[in-house]
Amino acid sequence: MITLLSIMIQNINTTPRASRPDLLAILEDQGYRPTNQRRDVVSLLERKGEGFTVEEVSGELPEVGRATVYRTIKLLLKAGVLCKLALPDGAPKYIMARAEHHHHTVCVKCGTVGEFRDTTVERVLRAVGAEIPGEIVGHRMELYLVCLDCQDRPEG
Amino acid sequence: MITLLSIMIQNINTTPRASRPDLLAILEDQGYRPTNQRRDVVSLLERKGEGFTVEEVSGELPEVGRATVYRTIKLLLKAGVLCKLALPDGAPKYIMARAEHHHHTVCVKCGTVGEFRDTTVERVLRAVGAEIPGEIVGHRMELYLVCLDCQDRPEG
DNA sequence: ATAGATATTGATACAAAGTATCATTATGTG
DNA sequence: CACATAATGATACTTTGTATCAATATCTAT
Ligand SMILES: [Mn+2]
Ligand SMILES: [Mn+2]
Ligand SMILES: [Zn+2]
Ligand SMILES: [Zn+2]
Repeated sequence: MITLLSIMIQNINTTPRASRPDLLAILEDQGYRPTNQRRDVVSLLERKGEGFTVEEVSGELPEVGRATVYRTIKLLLKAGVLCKLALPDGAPKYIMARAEHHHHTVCVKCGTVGEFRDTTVERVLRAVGAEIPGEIVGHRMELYLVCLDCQDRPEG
Repeated sequence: MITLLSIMIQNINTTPRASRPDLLAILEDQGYRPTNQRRDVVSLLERKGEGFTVEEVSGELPEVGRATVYRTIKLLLKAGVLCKLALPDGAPKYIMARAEHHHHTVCVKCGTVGEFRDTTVERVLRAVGAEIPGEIVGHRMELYLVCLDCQDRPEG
């Protein structure tokens, strides 16, 4: 059984992010107007690599109303270009999404977010879902870890 | 491969909850004092089968301070007898935990929570973790579904 | 049983992460 | 340009908690 599994676990993707899409264009394609505020928000997000909180984005954009930052991020979430994930205590964190379905790792020490995708997990989850009464409409999964940097760092 | 998987997915547990433990005794064992307020809270929780929110519990116990309800639930979480899980929008929900590691299903229509445990998922997750840099310290996983009752119910 | 040490409580305030209102402003369209 | 509509931002409000701290309950030792 262990042998079988080790064969099956072969395709973990942790590839770097591909060329970033034009988020404003994506919003326009959905019929939303390209306002200066939305331009400001997406431009900041396009430069942010790791995860971020909305308050952090809002703090860096004092010229854009807080509600508008939330509204824009909600649109991007709905468009699927952002993911909302949860730290172990439930605190929300956002990150740019890749096109394909994937999941995240979160360092419990420093909060750094990573991505991974593994078809075996997905297939097993589908199989599990088939055994459970009701129609599966989605799932959520996060792996919590202590990243290499935080392992090196002395205790704080 | 499909055949293999269907063989491997053999041990999904959705067994009904076993005899409930004495929550107050668990708290006492950890050195916490058995106060009337804690008695009230755990006694209510022991009668609650499905998921609940803290505000809901607090609302049903007007004689216990809101902060104390939160504090008690936090103790039970730390003791491992409660699970905190997240609806798709991130809204928190609590449920009595079983002793063994497991995960939850949540109906996206009515919010009903179910439990499941599957060793294959766990093994695959461990294998995935082994491929990821850093030391895995935990994971979170929820399956979202439309339960049978909600499938039957006409659109609301 | 009483006293003193300590844990717990509850009222209140505060915080984080949003959402609802609604008058004002910007944008797109003809 | 004119008008309809979409978007904004200030503000208030909501939800899910946590921090303070004086008052109270509980435990322990005498
Ligand atoms: Mn997945
Ligand atoms: Mn698990
Ligand atoms: Zn780290
Ligand atoms: Zn349901």
